[in-house]
Formats: sequence, structure tokens, C-alpha cells
Amino acid sequence: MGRAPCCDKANVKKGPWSPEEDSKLKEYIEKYGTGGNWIALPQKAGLKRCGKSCRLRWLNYLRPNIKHGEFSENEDKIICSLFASIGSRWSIIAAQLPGRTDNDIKNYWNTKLKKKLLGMSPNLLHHQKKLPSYNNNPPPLHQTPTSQSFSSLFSCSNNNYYTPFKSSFEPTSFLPILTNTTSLLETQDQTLFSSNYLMFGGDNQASCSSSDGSCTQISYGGREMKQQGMGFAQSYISSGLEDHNQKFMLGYGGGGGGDHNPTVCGEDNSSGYNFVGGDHQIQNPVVYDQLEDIKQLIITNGCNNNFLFDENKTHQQDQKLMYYYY
DNA sequence: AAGGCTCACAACCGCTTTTTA
DNA sequence: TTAAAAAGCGGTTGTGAGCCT
Repeated sequence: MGRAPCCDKANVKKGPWSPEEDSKLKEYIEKYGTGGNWIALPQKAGLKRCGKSCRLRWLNYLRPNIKHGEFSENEDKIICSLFASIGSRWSIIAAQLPGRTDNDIKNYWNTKLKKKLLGMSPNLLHHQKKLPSYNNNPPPLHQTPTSQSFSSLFSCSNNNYYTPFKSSFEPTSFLPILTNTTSLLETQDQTLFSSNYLMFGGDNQASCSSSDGSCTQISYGGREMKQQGMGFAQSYISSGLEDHNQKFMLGYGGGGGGDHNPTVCGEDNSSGYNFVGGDHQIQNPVVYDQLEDIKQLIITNGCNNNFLFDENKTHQQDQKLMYYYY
């Protein structure tokens, strides 16, 4: 047996909303709110509409501060970047664009933006709808994509935080690949180290820092980067830029002096490779629930300067995640 | 002027997720 | 704990406006 219909389909009006209906709905909600029950609302408001229809009309059109009209260049970039990394999760994308609705963005993407970009970056349209779930079977390393510069993706803000998704870089997906740095180190795989990835270090594991304080990698630019990894650390303990507010900081790999215990980052003198973040001494399996949390972190905060991190929910010491850009 | 076509966008449909009793 | 209801979400469709022939 199927679900009972939410309303009497035969007696509800469908199709475009009239100005009278709009004002009825608007007035009612402004006066009484939704009461947390859209199904009952139309009757109370004197509308012959389905509750779902009312909800949609309110959310997409009538509620205050809805932006209509042209999308700005900056909005375009944000949409493209987020679409590239998370796919068609319109509500999440909309959350990054104040005043825009998911429906609005979806329509804009389908009618204009997609076409605009088609000629520019075919890969963008080949994104995966959802992140692949590799669980404990990450793809073999030889599948690692080739290097691609991150420099256009990340820009440095005034307060030494990096802000991803600001430029025209269009990664096609986040792909979680490895769960601990040890296996990464053991591979000594030049391809991997010279590729693009995001890595999340554990507590007090600075990523991309150098213990000699040179810290040139955080100021981005001015030096040649042999490697394009990006790392996050909850506190930036080894660079003299400790962040007591526990903001997540993003740094650039390819450090100066090479770092040491417990974080492997910067330039590793023994291997000659550069890498970022993580703890090579501790092997813990990733709790894969965290993948969603990290994804959410990126999605939610990807366009902000400060990477706020809900420690209780999203972070446990010694658990590391790596995302691979390709 | 009329018909056909394309495009943009509002709205709907149905599935999934969350909430509630 | 569970099932039903409600809300959320994304894909799809319907419709009107504008353009072209």
C-alpha cells in the first residue's frame, strides 16, 4: 500500500500562483508563521493549494530577502566550484549564496551556466553526483591522476587563512583515497606526492608548516612549489602562528626546513618529497562517518575565510582523511 | 500575421530523510 | 522501537515570452 496523499488532489489548484494567492500566503505567514505544519497551512490561510505547493512558493519566491535577477560573476564562480566538487546538491550550493534558492540555482545552472562552461571545461560536467564510497578499499595508487596546479584554486586572504573555491579552478571531484599517512609514505610514489590533494591532520598536527618558522608556504607564492598538496590542521603549532581559536587553517605544502614529529609536513629531507599533514606514526582507520562530516565542512565553509570546525562532531585525534582532487 | 521553435523559470512529482507520536 | 507524517530535495515538466522564418 502506498503513502496516503498529502492533500485532496482533486480539490487543489495547480499551476501558476495568482497575485491574490501570493498575498494571502504572504500575509498569513507574516502574521502567524508556518506553525511548523505546511499541510494544514493552506486551509488556515484560505488557499486551495497543496501544502507542498505553498511551501515551495514561499521558499522560492515569497519569503523575504530572496534575490531575483542576474547572477554575478562571483556567484557563477561559487556555483561552478561547488558543482565541480559536490555535484548537483543544490540546497548546499544555495546555502553559500545568500538570497538564492536551490531551485533558482538549479535552473540557472541548467539553462545558462552549464552551457557557458561547456566549451571551457568539459571535465566539469563529468563530475560524480556523489562522492564515491571506497570504504576500506581505496583505489590503487597507480590510478592517481597527474599533477595539476592548485595555485589558481587557493588564494591568500589578509588574515593568513586560505580561501578555496575563489578562483576559476574547476576540480571535478573530491575523492577520498587514503586513510593514513604511513601507507602514503611507504609507497614513496612520486606520482602521488606530486599530485593534488587535501589532507586533514589530527589535533595539534600542523599541516604544511615548517618548524623552522620560515612558513613561506602559508603566505603563498614567492617560491616555487614542487608539490601542490593542501593541508588543514586544527592548530598551527609549529609555525609561530598558533591559532588559539581552533580555526582550521589551510596551508601550502612544499615547506622550507622540513618538519618533524608528530607531523610530517613540509619537505622531507630523507625522501626528497614534499607532503603535508597527517601523522606518520599512528595508524588508525578512518571512521568513515567522518567523510560526510569533512565533506560538509568543505561545503559549508568552503567559501569562508575561517574554517570553523565542530570538534565534537567532526574531529577525533589521530584520524586523518585525505581528499584527492582530480 | 501565424506557426514553430527555443529558452527561462515556476511549479510539480516522487523519492529520501527527518521528525513525531 | 517503529511506523506514519511531514519536510526536504533534486529531477522533470508545463507554460509563457520572445525570436525566427
